Amino acid sequence: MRKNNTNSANVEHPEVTVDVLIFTISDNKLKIILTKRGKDPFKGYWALPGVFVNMNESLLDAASRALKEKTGVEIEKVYLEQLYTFGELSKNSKSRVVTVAYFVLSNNYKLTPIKSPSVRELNLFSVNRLPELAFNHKMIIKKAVDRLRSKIEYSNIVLGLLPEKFRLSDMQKTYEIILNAKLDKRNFRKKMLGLKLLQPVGEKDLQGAHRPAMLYRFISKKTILFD
Amino acid sequence: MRKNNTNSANVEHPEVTVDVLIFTISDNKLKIILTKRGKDPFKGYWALPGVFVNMNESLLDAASRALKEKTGVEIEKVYLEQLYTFGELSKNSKSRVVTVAYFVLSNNYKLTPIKSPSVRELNLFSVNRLPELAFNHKMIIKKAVDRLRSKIEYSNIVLGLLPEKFRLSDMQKTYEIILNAKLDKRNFRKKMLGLKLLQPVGEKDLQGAHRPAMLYRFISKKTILFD
DNA sequence: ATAGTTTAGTGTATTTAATACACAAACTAT
DNA sequence: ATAGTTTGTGTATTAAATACACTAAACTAT
Repeated sequence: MRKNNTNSANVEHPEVTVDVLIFTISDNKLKIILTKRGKDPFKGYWALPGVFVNMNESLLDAASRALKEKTGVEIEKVYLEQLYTFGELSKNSKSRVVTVAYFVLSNNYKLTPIKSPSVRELNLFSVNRLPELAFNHKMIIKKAVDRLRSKIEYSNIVLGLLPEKFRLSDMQKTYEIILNAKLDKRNFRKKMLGLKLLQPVGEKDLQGAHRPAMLYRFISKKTILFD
Repeated sequence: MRKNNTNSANVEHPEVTVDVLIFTISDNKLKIILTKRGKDPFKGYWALPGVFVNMNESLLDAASRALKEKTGVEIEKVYLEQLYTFGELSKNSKSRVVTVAYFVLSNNYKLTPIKSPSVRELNLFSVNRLPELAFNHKMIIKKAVDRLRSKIEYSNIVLGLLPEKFRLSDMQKTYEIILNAKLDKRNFRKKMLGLKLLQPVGEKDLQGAHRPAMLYRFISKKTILFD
């Protein structure tokens, strides 16, 4: 965003990449999409999907492109937030790269068509059982999970992980998975309904051999911070 | 932090800069250091001090260098936190720059020797009365002030703005300036002392024609988040 | 149809935290 | 000694968070 002294156009400078951390809930776990690297450094290791930022695209464009090219997910359909920018000198390669990390929340069914020709190998991993990772990606994921864990407490971003219509018990379960804690049903419902962010869809969920549940949706999908 | 397909070493890519937002309290106002630009684009406008990131330095190194070169402030003496990374395509210049913004909290007396040969013009501005600014710097400052305002509520970062020893009324005043609100003295003191982050220095401040105040210091300068 | 199983849905009492509020104490300047 | 100024302190009220247990509604197996 600025132009300054001390740098003429052809001095060498760092390259910029964007990595995306795509979170979803699946199998009652918080999971993240990783790709297997095809070349050195860290050939064969799992890593966050990422792309180099081109001259003619914004960081957000690049994040969107990474998402689309790697998973087929459209950016309008998910929650996307800039996490942090990493620019340490790398010990493992001569290349000098500044990486802007974005994290994405998507519900699992939007994510399922993960097949794309441009990608070699792609998998969902529980954030609690990660394989050995390339670069500093383990640390990046930890940072993202921490952010998610704290932000879910004072915002409505959980909606990124839920389907359009959901039961309050689905929502509670999502909180419990992310916070890694059991929550009290009555207090949870009182709190969530008290925020006035949800409205009943007017349908019941008739699945399972038990009393059917009301379905709810978020009144607005705009990100809201409370407290 | 990563190396990937689709980019060979000599494809053109964006440059990276670091801008620093140096905040201090002076004259009972929250102020920020700006420099006057000497060349286009935005020649003559006020802007955040910044530097290009070199191949052989980390982002933090670059932020530290920007601080030192522009203000003589050493990084160990201040609170420094990454704010956000801006990478929109610029409307005002052909250059393509990704800017990582850091914000710094310093107490005013550490900041006073602002003279440095490498800098043309440097000034402190109240964040409420900013001049016309270059690039998107007005928006960046707003974002930083928002962050400061919210973070001061759940962390001890206010210590960056205070001297080593201070009166509780100094601390309260700092909160009031940043939050732009009057606070209740008894409740403020109860809260702050209840956090157990402060200890009395054991000296009194004998200034002014009134009862002298106890001086306090932070037990630890490590950043602490509460709530 | 009845009993058994499972999840949905609901209210109150208790504890903790946030707020509102006023006066005496200690110093200086005159 | 008096006036002026800032420091330092406690309690009552309100709001928010927590702890906790039973009935309702569906399905299944008999």
